[in-house]
Amino acid sequence: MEATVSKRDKILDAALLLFAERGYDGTTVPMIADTAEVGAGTIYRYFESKEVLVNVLFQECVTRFIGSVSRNYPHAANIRAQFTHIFGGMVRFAKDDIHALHFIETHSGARYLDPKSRETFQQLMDFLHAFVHSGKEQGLIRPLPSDALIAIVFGAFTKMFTLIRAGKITETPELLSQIEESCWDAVRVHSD
Amino acid sequence: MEATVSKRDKILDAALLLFAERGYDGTTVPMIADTAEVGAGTIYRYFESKEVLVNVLFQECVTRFIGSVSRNYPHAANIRAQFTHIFGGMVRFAKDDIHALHFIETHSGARYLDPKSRETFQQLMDFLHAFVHSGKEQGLIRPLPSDALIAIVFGAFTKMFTLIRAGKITETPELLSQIEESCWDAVRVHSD
DNA sequence: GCTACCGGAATGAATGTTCATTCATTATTG
DNA sequence: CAATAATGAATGAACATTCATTCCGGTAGC
Repeated sequence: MEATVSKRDKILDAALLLFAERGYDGTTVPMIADTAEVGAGTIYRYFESKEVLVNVLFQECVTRFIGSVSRNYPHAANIRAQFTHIFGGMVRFAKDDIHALHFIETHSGARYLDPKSRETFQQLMDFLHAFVHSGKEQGLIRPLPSDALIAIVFGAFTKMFTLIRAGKITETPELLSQIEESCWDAVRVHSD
Repeated sequence: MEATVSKRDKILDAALLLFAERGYDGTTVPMIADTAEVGAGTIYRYFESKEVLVNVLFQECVTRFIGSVSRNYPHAANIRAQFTHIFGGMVRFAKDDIHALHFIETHSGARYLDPKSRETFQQLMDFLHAFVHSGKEQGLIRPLPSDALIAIVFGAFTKMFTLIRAGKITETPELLSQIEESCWDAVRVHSD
């Protein structure tokens, strides 16, 4: 069913755009229907409720994000190369779908997320935790709580991409590489 | 009018708590009334509408934030000392009212903010811009777009305090000082 | 080859609920 | 006993969701 897949995707795309821009509570189902160019009732053929829709979307986005940062992960490489890989994955993910990262950031922790969504997000955190933990063991990453280190990099990165999304700054390879350096300097141990 | 001030404040406190936790769109006026322990109608004696309420609250919070970072600002000191001052101001502000920072972060840029709210927020950005600009001129802060540098520090800091707010990590003077160091390393120029 | 019919997909007006806001009434204060 | 403050039930608007109806692609019968 080609048309079916396409319609479901149009709904998910519209929901992602609107949730990212206005938030879940600020988005109405008729808005999603209009943006997706389907009838309001059609949405309920694919998703039980608005709440189920946001959960499916959240899980899809986070799963794609995990894929972006973990695919081809250089397990044997040194910590700096691993950091570059993760950072590169985040950039690829954010560029590929400019709204998804913002959607994840603004909706992780929301009260309407179901256990499966929370667990999916936890998987992402676990992956990042493992990286940070290994870096701390090698004495190359600061001995701060892993949560804090992840928050620093993730916070800096998402705020950055919000600026890019808003058109306030232009994303270039040089800029991204400098941002990466800046984030790395925030978490690494310094010798001087 | 002791009672009047007190009631207006109770409403603002309740709104801040709920907006920070559930967002503007996820918070209903009756919820605010319940939390503030006033009748729903009472809110409209002090604020024309829910939208006016969120704007007044936003402006108050941002103004207090500006005060926190700019009061006693050491204009003559070196850039590192100025950074410590700003960071300390942010910490004081966040500790003084654990919800205000999160409210500002999640609501700056919202569609219902009026021009005055936007302008107030811009004042905060202008202050931070001036600091970053001066640091870049001295060659002590990285030659990145100011917006990006502010995003890095602000993003890292707010995400960090979200963790503290959620009880995931415990805020201690040592931790805060290490976070400050980490943020500073993210924006400063390195010689090694 | 054409028509009549079938069943799932799509629809949007209708439904019941919840919301922001109002206002007639009650409580408080000076 | 005014005058002012506070209230919460009442109101109309907007919401999420439902469902009777329409649409459409395929196909069985002629």
